[in-house]
Amino acid sequence: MLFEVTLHSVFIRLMKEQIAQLIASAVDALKADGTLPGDTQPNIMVENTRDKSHGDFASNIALTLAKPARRNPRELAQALLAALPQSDLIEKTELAGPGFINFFVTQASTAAVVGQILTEQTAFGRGRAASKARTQVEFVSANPTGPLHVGHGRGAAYGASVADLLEAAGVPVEREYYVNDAGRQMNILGTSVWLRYLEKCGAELTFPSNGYKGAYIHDIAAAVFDQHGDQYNRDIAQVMANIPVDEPQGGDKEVHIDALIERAKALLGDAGYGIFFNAALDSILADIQDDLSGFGVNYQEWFSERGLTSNGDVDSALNTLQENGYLFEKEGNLWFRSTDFGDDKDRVVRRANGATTYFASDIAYLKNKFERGFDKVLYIWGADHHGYIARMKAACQALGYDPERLMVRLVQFAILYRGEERLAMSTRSGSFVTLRELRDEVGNDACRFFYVTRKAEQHMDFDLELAKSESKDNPVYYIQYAHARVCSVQRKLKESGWAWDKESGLANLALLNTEHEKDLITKLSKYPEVLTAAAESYEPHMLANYLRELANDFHSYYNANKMLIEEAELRNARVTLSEAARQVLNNGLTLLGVNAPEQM
RNA sequence: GGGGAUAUAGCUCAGUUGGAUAGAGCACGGCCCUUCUAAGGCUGUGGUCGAGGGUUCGAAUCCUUCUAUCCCCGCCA
Repeated sequence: MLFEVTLHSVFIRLMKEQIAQLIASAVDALKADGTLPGDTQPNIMVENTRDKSHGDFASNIALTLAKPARRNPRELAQALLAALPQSDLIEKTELAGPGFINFFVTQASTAAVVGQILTEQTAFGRGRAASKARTQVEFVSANPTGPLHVGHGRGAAYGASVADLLEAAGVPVEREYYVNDAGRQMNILGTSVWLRYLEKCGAELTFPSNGYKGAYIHDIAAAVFDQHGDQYNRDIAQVMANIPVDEPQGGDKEVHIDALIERAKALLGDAGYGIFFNAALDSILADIQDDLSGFGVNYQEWFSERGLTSNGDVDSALNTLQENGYLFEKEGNLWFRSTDFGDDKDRVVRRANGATTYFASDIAYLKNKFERGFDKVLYIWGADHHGYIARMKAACQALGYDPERLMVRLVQFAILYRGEERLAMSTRSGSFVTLRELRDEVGNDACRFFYVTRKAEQHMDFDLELAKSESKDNPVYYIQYAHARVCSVQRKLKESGWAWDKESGLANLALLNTEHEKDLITKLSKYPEVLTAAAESYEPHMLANYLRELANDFHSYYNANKMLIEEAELRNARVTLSEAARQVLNNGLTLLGVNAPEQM
């Protein structure tokens, strides 16, 4: 059961699993001789020790079985130790503390991981997820009304790393971006472009307070003008005739902008209006796609919201809810009784005027995802969306799907600092820092790493100065430097006229006996479980922290032991170990979207 | 008012099946370059794990109450 075949290799079972097997044998033996009740169902836990003096692994099995066995824990541990089968993995065992069993593993059995790494290379540590459920990860999904800002950046880095981790753990993954290309905001956007276009044509007007004021709107308007000339120009008096006044003039800004949208549609016709709407959408979406792709964030699918309404998915989803008996009418509106599933209040899905709500699209989109065959759908949202979880879970159940199949991870916003200075981030004034600006200033590697170095639900401080610094203070450079150092050793090795003899190195791993060497080997052996745990819990920060520790162990080793030495066997063993470290650093960095440079 | 998140060293944060003496980086002391990149290493100081109660062999971790900070609570998108 624990053996799984991949293209590259048969998995070597983790040391932990093998030790658990030994304990299971001992428990069986004690059941057979009556020390333990025959119906004992042991939950065998083997954990990594925190303190090296406690050996490599420890089990609390005697503590958990003491009660059913009616035995003193230490006494029981002693009996288990006596019943433990012989194994050449184990150097020695100890009974410790209140009844822990500590396992000290032989150097040879741990060092075997070095050969495994060099054989499996990029496949090392992969494919161990317990569940291989086909999973869709939807993330970023920012409205295409403007460039991505630094808040989206964290969702992008987090989502991409989670997806890559899942894939590495052997879970089939698809990455998707939901393009909100329908709805009022998009109409405001299209109309904003048209108004700028009118200005370009020479009109003088007061731009609506609720319109999109960014510089990119002018650019899009200019592009339309270049392509179509002034054929969509309209007399400004005609445009503004009977439009309710804007907020600064004492009116309502929403009413004002809605009237302008209707006027644009009326004066331009569907085709003409579509020119502006699509110019805005295409331009901004292309910009977002370029931005993300430059950030190393790639999708299998860009899913259009407009498609949902045009192909009847929204109606179909509402019909399903109707058939299942969860819709009702009140005051002309159609409601979804989400309170049946624990939501705070019921939700409108279709307004009295016939327009379906945004939530109705979300329900249709969810149904669509399941109909495409995904076993699990993972949503990555900004923390401000946590209120949507209850209604989406409710919709999931009302549609007849197990709510466990819908998962949401919330990402807190990052606060940018430049040294001590906190950077203001006002969306209102349009002066927010864009993701592209951040990437340009800090670089993709530092951005990707910094964003995922903290737990997603943690508020985080992102210090630009630290991210840019090229010193050990900066964890990205610190880890990359460890990788580059190994490459440098290889270069020096060649210059010295020695060749790296891998076979000799593998044959002489037993020579790697210093504390630093043993620590580094042990750390390398943990990579598969770190990768798997990080993937299964959707927590890439676990990998980021691991890489920091691995780099630290390597730097310590490098500093304490010279590799390019006359003694060929030890030289080869050391170079072999550092190559294994390089491979794992490379694998891990790649999963986080960070480059592993050969030279700094 | 209701709901959620967060609270661990001076600062930023780990601590993921409840385990033994709570860790890392930064900052602040001390030390290590005739040595493969010192872009590095070693080492010291530093803690009432927000507060109180509970669960048990054992709690930073689970339950409960409270406090502080942030976020959400529209027929918006």
